[in-house]
Parts: sequence; structure tokens; C-alpha cells
Amino acid sequence: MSLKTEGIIGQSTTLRDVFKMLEKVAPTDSTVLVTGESGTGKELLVRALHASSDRHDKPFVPINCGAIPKDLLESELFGHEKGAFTHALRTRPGRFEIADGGTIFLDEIGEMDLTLQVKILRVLQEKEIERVGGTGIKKVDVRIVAATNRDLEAEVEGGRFREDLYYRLNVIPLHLPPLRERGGDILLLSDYFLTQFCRKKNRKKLGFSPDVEAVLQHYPWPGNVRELENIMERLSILCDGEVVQRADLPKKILEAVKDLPLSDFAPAIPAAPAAPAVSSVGDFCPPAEGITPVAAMAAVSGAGFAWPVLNDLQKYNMNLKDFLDTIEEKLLLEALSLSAGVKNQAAELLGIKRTTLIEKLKKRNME
Amino acid sequence: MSLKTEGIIGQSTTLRDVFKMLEKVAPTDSTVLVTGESGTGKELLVRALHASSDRHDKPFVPINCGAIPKDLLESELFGHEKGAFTHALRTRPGRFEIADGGTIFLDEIGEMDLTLQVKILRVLQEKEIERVGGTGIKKVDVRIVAATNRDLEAEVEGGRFREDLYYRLNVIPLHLPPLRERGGDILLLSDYFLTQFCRKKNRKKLGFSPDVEAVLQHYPWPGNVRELENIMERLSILCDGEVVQRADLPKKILEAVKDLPLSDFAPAIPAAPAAPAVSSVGDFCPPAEGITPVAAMAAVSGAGFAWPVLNDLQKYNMNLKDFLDTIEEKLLLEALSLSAGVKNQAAELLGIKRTTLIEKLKKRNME
DNA sequence: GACTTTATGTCAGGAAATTGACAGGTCAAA
DNA sequence: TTTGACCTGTCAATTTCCTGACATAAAGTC
Repeated sequence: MSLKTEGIIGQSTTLRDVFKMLEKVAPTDSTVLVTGESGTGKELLVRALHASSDRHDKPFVPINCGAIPKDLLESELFGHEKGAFTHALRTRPGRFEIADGGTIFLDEIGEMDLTLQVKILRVLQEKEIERVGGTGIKKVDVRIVAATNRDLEAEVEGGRFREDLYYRLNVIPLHLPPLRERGGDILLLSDYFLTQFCRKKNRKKLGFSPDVEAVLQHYPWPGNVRELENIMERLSILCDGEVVQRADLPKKILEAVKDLPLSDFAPAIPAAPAAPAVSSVGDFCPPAEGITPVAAMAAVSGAGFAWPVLNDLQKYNMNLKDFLDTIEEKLLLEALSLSAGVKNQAAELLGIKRTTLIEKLKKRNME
Repeated sequence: MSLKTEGIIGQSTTLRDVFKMLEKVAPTDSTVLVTGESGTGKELLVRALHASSDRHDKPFVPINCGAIPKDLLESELFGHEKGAFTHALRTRPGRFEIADGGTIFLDEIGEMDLTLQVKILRVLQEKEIERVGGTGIKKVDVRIVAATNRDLEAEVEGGRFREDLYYRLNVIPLHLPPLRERGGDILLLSDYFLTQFCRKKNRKKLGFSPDVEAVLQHYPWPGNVRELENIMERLSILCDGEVVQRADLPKKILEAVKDLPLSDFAPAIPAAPAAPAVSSVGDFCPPAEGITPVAAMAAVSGAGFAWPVLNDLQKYNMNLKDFLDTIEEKLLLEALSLSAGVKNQAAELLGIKRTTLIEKLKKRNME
């Protein structure tokens, strides 16, 4: 089966195909390795995988291995006992424990330390973990899904990634091609995101004029899905009519496709026949329903994270500054919690200087 | 019927009762007026009302009349034609048009200008609107729900609110008593919010120790539901075990109830028997399901707005500064769009000085 | 004990954000 | 034509924020 799967996934070029495969793979509990450029929506895909698996009502625990300082990552994954290291003030469970019964998503696994790789391997083989400074081992039932935008085979060659771990992870490889190679998906995704944003902003659903569709399909989307999502949000704010016109698109995009004649109405690549959940039946954005492949994506809506809107700000009777300050405070708190109170590490998590963190805390009389 | 409703609503003291009434009122399309202190969850209630009405798949359009500068409010509600006033660069539809078929929620209606009140009255009576500087009138089918924390009768007395509008709005009055008068709801809500936050953070569901329950019920909650929500989020971050202990609570709360003996385990007010959707059956936070009264609330989950978490930040590979900057930029854009490009008004919307807005735009090379 | 690593707080200089004051443009009504 | 009500941008003074440098403490290693 794994061979067959490999073949199909390898050839698939549209999101629909990927999701079809997803449905087959989802219930199997196999380890999955997702590859693809930055911004191709790997997390989106994995969330959909989890949502359509039998584990869907258990935790989905994503962790970005590249974003967490490596000295923190181990205790983050496996937890630690009180006093395991300096300032390990209290015992806290690791992500594997939290994910027990569900799915853990190891994003950017290519960035992971060689020493930690061994421990991941152990979880894969023995299904058990040990906390940092821990006394005993604990059985866990976790499905592991990993993702990377590096070429892992090359990393193995270069000795930066353990070969045995690579083969353990790579049971089911899923490749997410960059958006520019998935012409048929572009309109599907554009419509999906635009609909989402319109709903969030309580706006009428927007449509695309034919030449906008052509432009969207010819633009190379260097930022992949992330960029597309961004553009769609922008349109949901800035576009005035009920149909997005060529002039509404950002200059950057129009520049990039300016060789495309305005009269070129016919989309070069026919749009994949949209699944019902996405096609525009009603005048407004209906709540996502059904469990079709594309709906699986809708089900994980917000996977791209819903950025705050002005309305949220008004709801709390805040001005811009207070609002941003509040968000900042919440993030400070969370970072401190994650690092068990170690300011040094909390600062690193937030990507700010330690002294800056201290200043921010002082300003707020925190701790 | 309206009389009977009034009576029951007037007497109800728990959320369950209010939601029961909601179910009766929701399908009727009557105009509803919600009263209650700031932070009692008026918007939450109204969203639930909309969600359980026949209009649930049409737009729900909230607008905070108090937060929007009054010269903007009219064009915001009714839209405007191109050139209707200085810098009305383009024609844009008003919220009433956007809400067509659905529900519009006029929050803080007590703050509304007398002149605008007349126009609202007209919508109520004639079901038609006219854009600012508009050429013709347009029929709309919108359910109007209003809310205020002022004493509208007193406002009418004082001539600050039109009596005719008051009676038109006040067909079905719903009063949301402050949290401190709804002892039985406190645990229900606490559990609900805590569950929500745990799910968002991929954490195991947390429980309360008996004396924590007692404390929560005795604390006067001056900030009402908003404050409670805030505390629950804090706990979902800071609490380490699987059960919230007395020591986990903020000092402020412990101070306020310090006269309560530690041994007073028995909750003074018995918790309302929790509906299934909220009671903790599984170990983890299951997705909300069902359409019971309390589930109506769960259905509008996120009504309190999901604040960003560290995970979102990592997902975008951003540091704290970039993240906040991005949010800021999105809000700037939206404010500018809402004010049709008038920086003066956009600044007011954001609660910042006009010059500050200009600087921020300049920094980003926007427009 | 010497050395390394990792944590901590303080502080001052420079960078950046915010704001009030100024100067001016446009439009419509008087 | 003048007046008032808007809007606009610029600029310099003030305030706030960020960071690098310094001084120190606790723990582990050789």
C-alpha cells in the first residue's frame, strides 16, 4: 500500500488529489512526512489529516521545532520534572503527553538537533517517553506527523539528519507542490480564503472578474498559500464592489503579469471543478458544511489564524495601543509560562532581547 | 405573548433561563432590546439569538454605535454614494445592506445621536434605507437587535432618546443581570471558557478544586463575563496541574474573598446542573456539539474573540515585534478602508492621534 | 579552586514613537 | 469674499522603547 500511495501522491498536482489521498491515509495511523516549500500550507494539510482521522476528537498538538530554542525543545516535547535543570521550577508535562491519544505535528523537523532525533526515534519505536530529569518512562499513543521544507535526503547525506529516523518518519510521504505548479487550485483556494475573510468581516461574498481569475492563475505566487491568503484578506478589506476587478489587485501582482493581455479572458488552466462547499450558491458566505475533501479544509478553517479586526478592538472599547498592549501582555505571559519562568528563554521565544523583555515586564508590574 | 415573555425574562436570574427564553424569541423576528451592565455578555447573547434564528445562515452584523465617531456612523449604517461628502471617494454599501436577510446588532444604542435615531426608526417602520447622498431608497429585510447599558427610560425622560424609537425597539426586552447576581452561572461559564482556552492552546482540560469553586462564586466580578473570561484564559496559561488550585487564582480575587474560610468547601450556591456540552466527560476538550440552550452559546464560540497565542506567532516565523506590527498594519488598513481613506476619521476609529497615524503610514510606505 | 555556562538586574545612550503647534488646502454657506 | 468646518502634511520637542555594556550569582566540570 505504501508504494501505491507514494506513486499517486507523487504525481498529484492539485489540492483535490492531495485531499483524496489524505482520506485514505488519515485513518491508518501511519507516520506521515510532509514536504513542501515554505508557505505551501503544510500545517493546513496536517490539521486536515488530523481532523479526518479517528483521533479528531483528541488533541492536535503542533510544534515548530525550528522556532523553539533547542535547549528548550526537549523539555517542551518530553516535559520535565521539578528541578531537572536550573529554574525548572515545577514539573510540567511535555507535548507528547498532552497529545496522548491524538496527533503531534513536528514542523521543521529538519532543524532538529541530532541528539533529540534519537529521542524522537525512540518514541516512534517504543511508544514511550521520559521526562527531562524524569524518574520513569511513560507509554504514549501519539500519531506523529512531521514536516520540513529542507531536502531531508540531502540532510541525511550530509550527516545532519539520522538515516534511521528519516526512514521511520517517511512511511507516507506527502508532497505539497508550490502554488505556481498547482494552477487549478489557485482559484479554489482564492475563493475559499476570500469567503472566509468576508464572513469574518460580515461582508457580502465577493466574486472575481474573469480577467482577475486569469491574473491570479498566472502570477507565480512566490509566497505560496501564505501570500495568497494575505492578498485575499487585503481584497476583503479594500475591494468596494461585489466583484474583484483587475484594478483592485496590488501593483506588485499586476506588474508581475503585465505581459498578460487584458483581453485574455480565458483562464489558461481550467479551474478544478469546485466542491459544493466552496462554489458560490448563496449571496452570502454560508457556514462550511459537509465532509467532502475540500470541506475537510473548511473544517479546519482558521488554521491560517484569524487576524484581529477593527471590530474586535471596538468590542473591548480599546484604542489601538491598548489593544496591541493587551496582545503583547498575553504573549509575554505565555512565553514565560512556556519557559517555566526563565526570562532568558522566554525572550528568545518571543524573538526579543532579554533586557527588552525585562523592561516590558517592569512597565506592567508583572512578577 | 410579549407580556408573558417580559414577565419570565424579568424574573430569570440564570443564564439557562435566559437561553430558554432565547429559543422562544429567536424565530419570531421581533425586535429585541438587550440591557445589562458592561461586560455581561450582551453580544454573546445576541450572537446566540442570531445563531438559533432562521436567519442563522445570513449575515450577523454587529456595530458598536458608541465606538464609532458620530459623523461616520450614518454612512457606516446606511452607506454612501461617491462624493456624498468630502473624501467619500467611492460608493460603499452600509451595514444595513450588508445585513440584508440577516440580523443587525446595534450595540450601545443609547449613545446614538438624536438625528440618527430618526433614521433608525424609519428602517424599523418602513423597512427601507437611503444612502448618504443617495439617489433612491432600497428595501431591506433586517432583524434589528439593540443593546445598551444605559437606562433608556431615563434617557427618554431626559430627552436624549426618542420615545417612539424606544417603544419600537423594546418589543422584547431581555435583561442580562450582572454576574454577581447569577451565582449559579458562574461555574457554568467558568468551565465553558476554561474549556475553550484549553482547546485553543491544545492543553488538557482543567478542573477546579472545590474551594476554588467556592471562591469563584463569592467573588463579585465587577468586570462581569469579560473579567471572568480573562481570568480563565490566564489560568489556562499559568496553571500547571490538571486542577486549578486556590493558589493559582490572582491575588486580586483572593484578596476580595479572603473572609471566606478555606474550609468552606460547600459552594454556597449550588451550581446549575450543567448541560452535557459543558460537563466534563472526556479527558480532553471535545469540540462543541448539539443544539441545546447552552450549546447555542458554544456554537458562537469565539464570540469573545480568540486572542493570538504564541503558536500563531511561530506559525508565521515572526518575532513579537513583527507580529504586533502585522496586526497593526491590518488594523490601519481596515480603518482606512472603513473611513474611505479619510485619515482623520481613521485615526479616530483607532483611537490614535491623526499625526500618529500619518507617521505609521509613512513608516510603512502605505499610500 | 579555576573555569565555563547560564541565569539575573541595572543603567545610560541612541533609536523610534507620539504629539502639539504650525501652515496651508478645499468646499459650502452666508 | 469671507467665514467656518473640514481635511491635509511637516517638524521639532517630548516621551517611550530598545539594546549593549557591565556587574553579579549559582551550578556544573575539569
